[in-house]
Amino acid sequence: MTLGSYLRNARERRRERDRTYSLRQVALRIGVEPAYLSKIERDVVPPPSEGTIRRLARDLEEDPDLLLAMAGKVSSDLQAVILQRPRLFADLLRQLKDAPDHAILTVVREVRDGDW
Amino acid sequence: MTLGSYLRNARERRRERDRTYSLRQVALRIGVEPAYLSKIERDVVPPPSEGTIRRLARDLEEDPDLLLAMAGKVSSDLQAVILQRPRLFADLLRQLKDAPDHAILTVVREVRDGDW
DNA sequence: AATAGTGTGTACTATGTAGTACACATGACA
DNA sequence: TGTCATGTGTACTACATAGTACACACTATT
Repeated sequence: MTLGSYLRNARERRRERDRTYSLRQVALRIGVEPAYLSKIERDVVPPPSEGTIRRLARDLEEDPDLLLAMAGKVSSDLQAVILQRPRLFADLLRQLKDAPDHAILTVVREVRDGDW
Repeated sequence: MTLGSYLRNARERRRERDRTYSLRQVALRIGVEPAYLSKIERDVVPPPSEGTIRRLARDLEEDPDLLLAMAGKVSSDLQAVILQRPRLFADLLRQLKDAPDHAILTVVREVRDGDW
């Protein structure tokens, strides 16, 4: 599923309940031209900027990291985390590349509960 | 330390031992114009592309992830890892943001030796 | 004294990114 | 039946990215 079709779907589902989720109104709220949002939803243009994706995520109450991923982008705050200690996180991520989800989740919980 | 000054330093140190590490010869080997490499080393231009940084890293035997980080870039293969499971890795990285180095290293080793 | 190699300044270019602006056709609805 | 809102096509724009091309001055070499 592409970013565009996902967004269109999410918006139209919300619209059934809330008439203010027309393409034009959403475009107005997130601060882009309706024609542009139309193209985004049909994947006629490349994915918009991180900022625009975030505003869309907020308006549609969707997960920003997921939408960004569909756009082929990694959240800039995550990039910043990696850039602080590039070799360390490079090793970690390459180790975890093929690890199963539950293993990573275990690590997440371990770190959350850990007492360094 | 900036990418440019780091590169210049690395190249000039190598050059003391190996005459082929002149700016022009390195530029020739990595496939860019000497004038451009000159500007890169003096930070006159924004950091080059990931590909060019990788070719530089190979030629100078430097760590690509480190050079990329100095350029403010995250290796595209690491981005790909995150993009496969964005929410999972987003959580993980945000958890590890303020964790001390040794904690992350522990996790790396744990994962390496882990038996899933 | 010529020449070969060194780094650098200036000008230019192609492609990508991130949109705007406006006109248009269609459907809803009062 | 007029008007209002809906989504969309076309054209255009500003800025960033990632360099090339060429001339130049200086240094080292022979």
